[in-house]
Amino acid sequence: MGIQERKERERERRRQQIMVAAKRVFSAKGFTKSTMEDIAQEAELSPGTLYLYFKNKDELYASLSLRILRYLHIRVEHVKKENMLTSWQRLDALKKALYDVYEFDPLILINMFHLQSSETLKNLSEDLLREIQELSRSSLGSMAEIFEEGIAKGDFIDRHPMALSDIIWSLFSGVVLWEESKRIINKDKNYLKQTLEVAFELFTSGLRA
Amino acid sequence: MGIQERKERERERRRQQIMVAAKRVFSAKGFTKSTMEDIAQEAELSPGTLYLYFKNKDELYASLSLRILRYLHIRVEHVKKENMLTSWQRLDALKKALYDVYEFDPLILINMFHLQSSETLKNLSEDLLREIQELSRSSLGSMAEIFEEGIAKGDFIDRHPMALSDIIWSLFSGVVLWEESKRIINKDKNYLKQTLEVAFELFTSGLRA
Amino acid sequence: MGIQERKERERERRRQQIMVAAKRVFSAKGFTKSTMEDIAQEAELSPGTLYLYFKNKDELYASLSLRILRYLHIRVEHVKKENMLTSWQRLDALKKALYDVYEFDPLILINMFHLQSSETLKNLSEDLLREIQELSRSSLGSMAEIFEEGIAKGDFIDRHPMALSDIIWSLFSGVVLWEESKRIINKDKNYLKQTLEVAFELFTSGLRA
Amino acid sequence: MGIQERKERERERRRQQIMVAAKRVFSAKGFTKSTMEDIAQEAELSPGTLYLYFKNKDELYASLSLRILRYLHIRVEHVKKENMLTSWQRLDALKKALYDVYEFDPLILINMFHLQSSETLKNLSEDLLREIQELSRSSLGSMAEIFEEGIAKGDFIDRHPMALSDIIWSLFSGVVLWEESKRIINKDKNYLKQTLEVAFELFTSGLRA
DNA sequence: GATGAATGAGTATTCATTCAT
DNA sequence: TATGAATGAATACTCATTCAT
Repeated sequence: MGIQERKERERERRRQQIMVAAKRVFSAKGFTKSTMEDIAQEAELSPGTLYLYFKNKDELYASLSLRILRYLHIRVEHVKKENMLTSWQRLDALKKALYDVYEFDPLILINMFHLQSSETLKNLSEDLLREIQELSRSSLGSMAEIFEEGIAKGDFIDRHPMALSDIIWSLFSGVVLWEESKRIINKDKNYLKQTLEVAFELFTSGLRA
Repeated sequence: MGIQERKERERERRRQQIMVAAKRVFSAKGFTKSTMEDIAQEAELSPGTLYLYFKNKDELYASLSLRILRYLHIRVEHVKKENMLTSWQRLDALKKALYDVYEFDPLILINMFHLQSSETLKNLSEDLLREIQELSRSSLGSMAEIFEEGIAKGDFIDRHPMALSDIIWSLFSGVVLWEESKRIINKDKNYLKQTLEVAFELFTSGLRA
Repeated sequence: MGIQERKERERERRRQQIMVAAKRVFSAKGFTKSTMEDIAQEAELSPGTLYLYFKNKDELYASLSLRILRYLHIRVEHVKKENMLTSWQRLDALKKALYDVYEFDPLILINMFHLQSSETLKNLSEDLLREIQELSRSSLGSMAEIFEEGIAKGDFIDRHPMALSDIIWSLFSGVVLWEESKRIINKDKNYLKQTLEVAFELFTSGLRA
Repeated sequence: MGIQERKERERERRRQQIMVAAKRVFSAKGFTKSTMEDIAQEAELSPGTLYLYFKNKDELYASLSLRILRYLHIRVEHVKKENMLTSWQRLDALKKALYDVYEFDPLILINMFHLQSSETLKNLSEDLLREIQELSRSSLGSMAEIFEEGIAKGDFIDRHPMALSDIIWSLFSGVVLWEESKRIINKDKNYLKQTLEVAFELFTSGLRA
């Protein structure tokens, strides 16, 4: 391992250290109430150091979303490549993948919608923004392909495949957001798993040819 | 009409005037970027006056969510009371109601998820918080009843009726959020109506007994 | 006096109050070392209030230069209009005017050269910048006219009149800057008056036709 | 050459390398906007290294002024020693020397007035401050001697020789500062050379016995 | 000597909220 | 009631300087 590479690795470790702290703080307080000072303290670093690794608060925040998008991408790609499975098995695998994405980082998924604010987007670097767009585009695309192939094989009803991938993603996001929201506002128990189960069941039964 | 009542009416008119202005400003800039000064200007009032009608910024914001929740409540109650319709016709009416809620205030629906932040909730008065909780609980309850009756009549498959109302609401919210998000991030066209159509179709076909 | 006018007057009084404090602080510590907090304290106001009257630190600073430029302008215009005087008497009056400008605000003259920084200029509002440019252009122009008339009457040697006004101004500024600088660095006594006297004498004797 | 001396030489080379970089950066951005990081990058060194050669930013900055003061000193001393020249020829030589000083480092001359700030002076080491004071005192002294000898020979009118050297230096500085300032604020062309010419002509003609 | 990662004190600016009129 | 001037706490970000390697 060259000295260059060792340094790069060290740098990446620091980035992770900061992101882990940021995730904790953002999850606990939300974006606005979290200060860079808070995050620095959680990471046991000084505020200035954060800026050696992230351009600004928005970019640090967005990097967290990037993480989960990367995970989503990997999982979805993997499902897409499983040629040996039947269409229904793949749909099942997709469902499982989405659930794992949620478990990977339950709160960040909620926060990802912050990213929408055009004010926030302005503060992101070209590269970061492009990667975010690319990953979400690509993941959705792969989901769409899973449906397309199912339709081509005559396993699924054709209901405009592009929309199907959007719907499964929004169904998933919507249920997660809604259950979290109930949990916070009403202090209800969290029925997420159960609700997701029914939701997916409904969704898939509607596809049956 | 007594003098007391006239005053009360006048007061309510002012509240509405402020809320209309607030909605415009929040919709244009989002919660954080909107200042009380902005809203006062839009309402052609002074900043101080806003505080005669709303305890603080969070409460003014939450009042807007209350407005749409009230509208949702009225519409859903109305659907519930339509005893003459078949289960499928009522489901259709519910779908239409939800779409109207979206049109009533497209952006506020998105913003309603702000309310989740426990930091925000702390700043709300008891009464306001209770009404918000009551309205959402009640609206969901009514939706659930629609499904229950459909199941009782043997028109719908039983898939745990409480979850069904949650699912239709999260499906709806999820699609709206997701389409808005695509529109902002990727500058795509807005396929909301089309996607919603397919989503509801999938959802309902999964219910067919 | 209308209510509008009274308010305007009150506002102007506040601006002056802040400028007086700012002058004291900037003079004592220089631009960079002076904080808005310092100035607010000196003015017995809160930091936020400063921003109700001045867009930012640079603009507050520049406003001080504006003050002396206005005074310079008034004095020079007055000299220009004195038709009854001989060319030499007017030159004398000009010399006295410049000295009074110095006494009006000895330290700000030094600071005025800060204004040059293009970084500073970027932060100034259009109007302020224009007025500064206009006043300095106009004052120089009037000085030039004084020389032109002296040359036309055959009282002064023609040495390119535009440059003459520049020279008298730079001679004056240079002497002031240099004497202040000696005073600070060497803790010398201040020979300003004496040096200015000889400088003007040299300058004028070189003009004798 | 001993090993000690070689090291000393090497050390001096590094100092020069840093100063050249610093001059470039300060000239382009001004003192405040220039960062030690900028200068380090320009010098192709690390920030830490700068501190091995200069106590702090202020001292690095002051060292640049020292450089031009040394050059001024050499040039003026040389003029003083030219015994073969007439008083008027020496005055001419002095004029040329000053112009060369300007060309040696046009922008630093302007910045030299930063040095006045007593806050800056506090950060300088004893030695540096003393050398700066010594050089300026001595250069001015030599200029004064040139005038004294001219007066003694009956070539110049006696107008207090100490002040004469101050005046020629402030005339020069004032013109340079003023022309630069016009150039930046009004985006005028730069008439420096022409204005300097008239200024010196006026100055010297006032000396004619 | 040289490095450059880390520091953390320092500050301009914003804006929700108050309160004297 | 309504006003809007004044408040002052809060915070992202910078950068001169240090020090372990």
